[in-house]
Amino acid sequence: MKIGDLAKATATKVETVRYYERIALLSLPARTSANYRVYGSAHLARLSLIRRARDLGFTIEAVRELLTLSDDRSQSCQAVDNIARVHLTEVERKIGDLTALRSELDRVVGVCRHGTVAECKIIETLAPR
Amino acid sequence: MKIGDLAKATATKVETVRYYERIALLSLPARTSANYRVYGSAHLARLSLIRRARDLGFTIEAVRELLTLSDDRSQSCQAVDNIARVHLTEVERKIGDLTALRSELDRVVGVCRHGTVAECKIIETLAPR
DNA sequence: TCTACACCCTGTAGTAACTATAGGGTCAAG
DNA sequence: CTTGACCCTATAGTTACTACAGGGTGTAGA
Repeated sequence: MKIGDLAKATATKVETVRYYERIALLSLPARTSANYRVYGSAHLARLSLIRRARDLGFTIEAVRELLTLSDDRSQSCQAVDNIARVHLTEVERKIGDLTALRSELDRVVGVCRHGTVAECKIIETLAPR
Repeated sequence: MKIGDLAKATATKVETVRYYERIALLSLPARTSANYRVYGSAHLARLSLIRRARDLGFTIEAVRELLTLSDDRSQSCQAVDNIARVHLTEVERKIGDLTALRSELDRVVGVCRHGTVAECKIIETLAPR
């Protein structure tokens, strides 16, 4: 398959596939005589895993670790689990932060009386205390 | 006050203050004979508002709008309220996304049996279906 | 007076993870 | 034979800073 097919099959942009190749997340594919990239099922599987992990919010470097681990099939699953757990903790922290933020924003939009900016409670709320 | 004092007073890095000046979020300050920046209370108030809005997750461009609006004190507060409401919606969407993500990650870390990677359920879960 | 040190300056490049553009080449259909 | 959809490389842009490199300034202590 050509790069466009691979991209479509994994809901990725063509530029992103080339980007992953550049940062060595995907290995160099074969080329046609016209210098077009040609991919097989191994590339498809690897890119699918990358995209799924990225969708789950893993960073590129975490994905790289995950791939390295999954390439050495005799390694302990513990390391994989650790990466996932660290990421989960991170996601939970972000949820906490955003929830606190939402309360503050709720308060901010709640005070608007739609007068002029001179008496705007939002600006006042944002301004230094 | 000098740039270091202003930075300290607003919990900002010196480089960030200069960055805000470069993107015209902060106006050009006076200079000493040695070419050091000198700030007054107006700069302090403005930077405080910028930092608070940034802490609340407003983008630089949203902050710029907020500042433009707050500079024209006869304008309607409605526009300010709109910016805050749009941002609140955005925050709520992010919380929703992250919460869904957490459920999936919970499921992922739950399946690990700590065997070898060859039988790693996490990698299987991430792999293409 | 010397000198160490913390501060200040400009300008540029680096970060994450892509995305977009310029300026070209290839291939199949009509 | 030309149109359009694809492919190629290389480079720059995005967001919001952060981090140098390579200098100058100001002050406190020996």
